[in-house]
Amino acid sequence: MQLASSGQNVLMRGNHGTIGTPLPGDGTRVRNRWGQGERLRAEILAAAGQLLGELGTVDGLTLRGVARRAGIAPASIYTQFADRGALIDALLAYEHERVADLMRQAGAEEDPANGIRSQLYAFCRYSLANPGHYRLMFGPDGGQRTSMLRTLVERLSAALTACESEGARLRLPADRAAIVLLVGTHGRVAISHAQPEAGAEERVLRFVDELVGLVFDAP
Amino acid sequence: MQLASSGQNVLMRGNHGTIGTPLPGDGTRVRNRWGQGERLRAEILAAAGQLLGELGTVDGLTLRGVARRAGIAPASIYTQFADRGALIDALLAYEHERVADLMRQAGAEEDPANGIRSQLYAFCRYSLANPGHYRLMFGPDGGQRTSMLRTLVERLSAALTACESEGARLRLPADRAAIVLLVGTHGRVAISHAQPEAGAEERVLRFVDELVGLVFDAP
DNA sequence: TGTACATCAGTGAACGCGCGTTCACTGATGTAC
DNA sequence: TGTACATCAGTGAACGCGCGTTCACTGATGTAC
Repeated sequence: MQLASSGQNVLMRGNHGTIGTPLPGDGTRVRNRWGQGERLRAEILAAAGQLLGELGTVDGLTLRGVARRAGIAPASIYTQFADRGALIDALLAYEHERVADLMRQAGAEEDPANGIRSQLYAFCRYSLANPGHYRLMFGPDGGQRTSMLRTLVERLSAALTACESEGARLRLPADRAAIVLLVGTHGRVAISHAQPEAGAEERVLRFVDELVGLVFDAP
Repeated sequence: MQLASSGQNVLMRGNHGTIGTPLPGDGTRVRNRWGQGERLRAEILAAAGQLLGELGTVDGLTLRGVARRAGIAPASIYTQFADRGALIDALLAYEHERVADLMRQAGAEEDPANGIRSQLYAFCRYSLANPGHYRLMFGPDGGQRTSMLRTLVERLSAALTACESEGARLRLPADRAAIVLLVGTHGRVAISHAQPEAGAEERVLRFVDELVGLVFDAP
């Protein structure tokens, strides 16, 4: 696809004339030591992650672009990944792990009621900071094989049940409330991605507060 | 971009070997009459709309594919549109109009309280039936110039205020309630797109019911 | 210690592809006289 | 009525591009003896 003057061109998403321009500071790469060839794998994934963050979409994430960013030859990617699909799958798996960890940490250190808000906050912060990764996971065709969102819903549902057993009252069954919370948050984040806004984080977190307030019975 | 064996290939979204295969029944096209050249414009938009529906994303919607589907030469598109971007903009404008009309119709024929549910239902039905168009409008970079969603929120907010003046009680200010409703619905639809499910419409409408129930004070 | 060889990390150049876009054109349909 | 010409709808072939992928290779680092 050509880099034409069309504002809608697939490849013009970022603000870069050429995709995968080496970052300043990248001089000439030093080849890895004997037996450490798989280090290249991590370097490639890191480069792909950077580019995905800049592009905002997995379309337009090209092997040649990743190679440029990593400072290697396009052919070198094939020493670590079978093809483009395998690289993207690896990226997906890595980010899955990361967001689940962030939410786990956020939810662990508080009492159940605050834990819910904290988990949702963590989810929002990750999503706002990483639109490309977020869409890869939850966007169209992204999570088709891993039911990531289902896992998150189940964990949140358990946390809500814990709240109930501590005396809080919900206006929906715990599992439905969990869906409302996550789906609503997901929608808010998606909108913020679609139409970038000033003070996005603050606004999104406020929305989450309102959502949580709706789900619990008023004091 | 090559049609390779990668499952993640940008161009492999649909179930078509080649994008824009002429639909069965498309024989040889008859050229428009004198003075009716702009008819081609509608044919091109129709073909683009079909393809967008099948592909689910605007990436991969190529001029060559549209030309194939419309049964014309790629160069002919340039008699009606300046470039690919202009074609996509025209598609966007057309669908904007369409979804707004659907919601207007749905909301008009009932009392305010039911009108809200009906508007949201209409929004859901359109969105579920047209994922590609929906994403073009509300997805990343889609509505960057037109604040479509804002318009919808304002209209819904007005309807909610009407409900209040008829005695209904909201648990949030009308404008915030409108946001919760539309954003939540948006999120639910996006998830249904990401992970197609059996009985999607029924589930999504149920979610909308719950959302509406949360926003109004219990009877 | 030296030397022949194996193994490793990574590459340069080429392939065929579909893309957006351009440009000189074709042939049918209208108008002037 | 006929004929020359203008205007219209639409095209065929070519352009240069970036892409994913392949394949024979290079040169550094290790091992065997």
